[in-house]
Amino acid sequence: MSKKIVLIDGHSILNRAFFGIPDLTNGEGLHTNAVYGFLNILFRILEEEKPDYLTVAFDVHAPTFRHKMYEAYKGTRKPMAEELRQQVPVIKEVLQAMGVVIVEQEGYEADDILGTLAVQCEEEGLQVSLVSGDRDLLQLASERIKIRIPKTKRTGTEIEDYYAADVKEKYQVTPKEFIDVKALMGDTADNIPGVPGIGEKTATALIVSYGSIENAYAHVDEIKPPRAQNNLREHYEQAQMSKTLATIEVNAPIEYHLEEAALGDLFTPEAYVWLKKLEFKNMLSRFQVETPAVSMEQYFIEVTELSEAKQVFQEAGEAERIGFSLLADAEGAEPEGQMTLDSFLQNDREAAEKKAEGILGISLAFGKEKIFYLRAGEHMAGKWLVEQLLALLQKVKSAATFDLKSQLSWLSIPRELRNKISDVLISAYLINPLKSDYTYDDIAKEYLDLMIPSRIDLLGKLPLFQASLEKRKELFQYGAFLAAVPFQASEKLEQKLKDTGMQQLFWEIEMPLTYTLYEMEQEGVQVNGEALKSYGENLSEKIIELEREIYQEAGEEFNINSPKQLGVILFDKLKMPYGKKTKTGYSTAADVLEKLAGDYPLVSKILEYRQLTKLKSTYAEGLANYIEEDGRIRSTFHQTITATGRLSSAEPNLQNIPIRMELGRQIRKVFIPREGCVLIDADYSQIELRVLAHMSGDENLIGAYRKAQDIHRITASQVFHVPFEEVTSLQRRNAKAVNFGIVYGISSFGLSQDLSITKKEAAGYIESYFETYPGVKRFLDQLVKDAKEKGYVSTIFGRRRPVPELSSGNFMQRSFGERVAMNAPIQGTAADIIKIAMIRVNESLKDKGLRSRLILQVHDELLIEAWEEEMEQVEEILKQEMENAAVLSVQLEIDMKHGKDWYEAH
DNA sequence: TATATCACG
DNA sequence: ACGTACGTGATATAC
Repeated sequence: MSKKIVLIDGHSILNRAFFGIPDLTNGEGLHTNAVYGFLNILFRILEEEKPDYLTVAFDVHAPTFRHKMYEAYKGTRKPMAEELRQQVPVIKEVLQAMGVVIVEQEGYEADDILGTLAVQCEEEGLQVSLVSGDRDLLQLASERIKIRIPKTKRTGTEIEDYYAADVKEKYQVTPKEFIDVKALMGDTADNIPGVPGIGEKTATALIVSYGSIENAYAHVDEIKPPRAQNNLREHYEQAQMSKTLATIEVNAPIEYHLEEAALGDLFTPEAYVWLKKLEFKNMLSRFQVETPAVSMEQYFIEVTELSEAKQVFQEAGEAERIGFSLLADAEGAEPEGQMTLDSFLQNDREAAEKKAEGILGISLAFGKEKIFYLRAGEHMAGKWLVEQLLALLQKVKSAATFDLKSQLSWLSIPRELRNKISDVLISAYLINPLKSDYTYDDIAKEYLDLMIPSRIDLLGKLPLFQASLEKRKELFQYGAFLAAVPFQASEKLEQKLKDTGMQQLFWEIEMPLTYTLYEMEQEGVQVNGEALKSYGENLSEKIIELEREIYQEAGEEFNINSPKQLGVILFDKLKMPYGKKTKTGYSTAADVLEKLAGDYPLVSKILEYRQLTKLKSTYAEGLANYIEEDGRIRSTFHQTITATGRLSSAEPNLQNIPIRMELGRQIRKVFIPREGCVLIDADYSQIELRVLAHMSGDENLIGAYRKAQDIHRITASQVFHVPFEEVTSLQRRNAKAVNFGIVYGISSFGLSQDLSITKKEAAGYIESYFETYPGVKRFLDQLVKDAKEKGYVSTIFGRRRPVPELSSGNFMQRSFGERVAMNAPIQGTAADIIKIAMIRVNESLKDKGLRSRLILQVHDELLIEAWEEEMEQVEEILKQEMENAAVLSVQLEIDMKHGKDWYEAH
């Protein structure tokens, strides 16, 4: 059996993948779709062919795709899309990491390289598979050279294969003759002039009859359509020149050694790093399970003896900087059995001991070769380890960890130590807030160029406690990484924070906030479980009744919660006019159904049904599942999720408890204060608009805030040129929508949707808004302009949000980028401000010795559980700290209420 | 696991 | 002409 080689036309396949696969980006905002598609095609071909050799050819210069343009772009000479250009070096790096030979030669196109290699390999007796998106290469097909053209279809990639005979069958000419056909018909994309008036049909006919341009010219008198005859006669020289241009060089002087192209294992550690960086998760499964060898683990030392541990702590005490982490079993922290009020108020010593039970170990890193995991056990109590760690933190100059908030349950850090402890999770987030998750292995990869096993690699999905029994060695390594990575990466990260002007943001806002959030999470909020239950039961009754009516009016039973089935009933069976369509069928979204509700009572019932089932499943039942033994619900506040700097709340989300509709709002009555307390709710009044007024410096908008309470009314008055007192409620509503729109990165379309008016009318509103507040217009334009230059936007406090979409060639993506550039500084600054307020409110409560505590944050709103006797003081603190969290050119104002439940308080 | 929908700011 | 408001998280269904 002869050996086999696969040759790949790099740019052409990359280009095909780029246009065939929807845009993808990784967490860093790097476009990856073309690389992804390329690799998929590569893997597929290699699996099919199992070749002995592999080589990829690229053009040296690829500033435009003049040559290998895709049909839609034929002849346009557009510069290569930015998203694609970015990916050219990436695919080369990935291929190199896989050990694939890449051939590029100055002065020769990929075609010529491929032609030359194909012919050479054929002569040496190899089977050649030449993979390209470009039909020009068909001229190279022979009995041993197969041209493979992948086509990306919706059903997957199909590959057309052409040996010489297949070319003949499909195009009626041999591969050699194919050159002549192309030369006659010309190709604008390839700058081949051809012969005027001769297209594909005539060209093929001529070559079928005469075999070549030269022979056709020799019989030029016989040529049938007289027009073609004349044209060929007059443009014979041009035809010959076209033939030269269309012919792929097969004798280019290329330095190439077949042995080097021998196909080895593509799945190298380097390739793994790349694919992980690109976030091609499904491709990672192609790698051997064991993770690539690295050097870091070599230095890991597990310590179980007290005497050794003492030595480690002593040695660590001499270091300036350490990395540390505390590993504990999260379940161990859960209170066991019924928590009574008594046990709740018991002294914390017992609580601390209970907590200490969950501690599995502590890891420390203070040098390249000084990485330790101190395992708690018979010889070493968790409590002792924590004491030692705290004493160590006292001594060192600075310390770094990963995900501090998750450790604070066991490691209570005194205030005076806080200013030297940094969390690399938070710094990595500030540096790039676009990623969906931050893991220690990601941080090692990005900032240390180290490939280390992830938690999943080491422990799978085992809870830590179980891992401590079943996977001791892996747990030890996991722990060690959690100290080693922060130790090694923190300096680099902090330097980066300095370079990007986010040092203050990090140390004065984000790090202190971590402690505040932890305390809030611990407090939780009390919920009246019985009231919640009867709320749910009340909903159930209404739902059953509605369900019955809906089935009756629809004439059959179906799953109302299935948009698919609902679409069939409404739009196929009952022939209602459908509005939008989604990619899977009819849209049954609320805004579509609302347009039908007036004409069809059934639709109103469905809308109501949706509302009720939402309340029942997400809130009544959903929240009930989270009530703990002490009657409280504890949400997690995530500090590293949003792109803008806001917090997010999850498990359960307490930032989206209903309020807009009365029925939903009722659920707030189950959120209650503990005995002896009230809830105090304070929310900023239009904080984002005030931030906009300040940031834009628009005098009219600032003035509007200084003189009027009702900003929407004054906006309406100014925008619609009517006296303040005569503003109609419709005008006010419209002005309010415009105000919101401005903050979201206004578009006339979006506003028209919101107000159910035409795009033209919406555009009119926006125009008069900008006439009224020209400073706002200038400010927003400047934001977009700056963002395009710098690639990111910033808040007043220096928080950055990268906006990679602005460099997109895609109109939709770019427009999105523009809106983001307008919105993020405003939303982000508001987020910064309330974070400052939270820290100060929390500190102030404690400084003043009050027992009242912050329990929730809802973006522009803080909720405090306040002891009745402290109410006045707490209200004073809230007002002071919130309104003075930032000094803007307009006053920050809050609305504040208190009550015996959240319904009353807000 | 992805999609559609809907709750909040 | 392109087809949208910005930022989240939870649920149910369908694949």
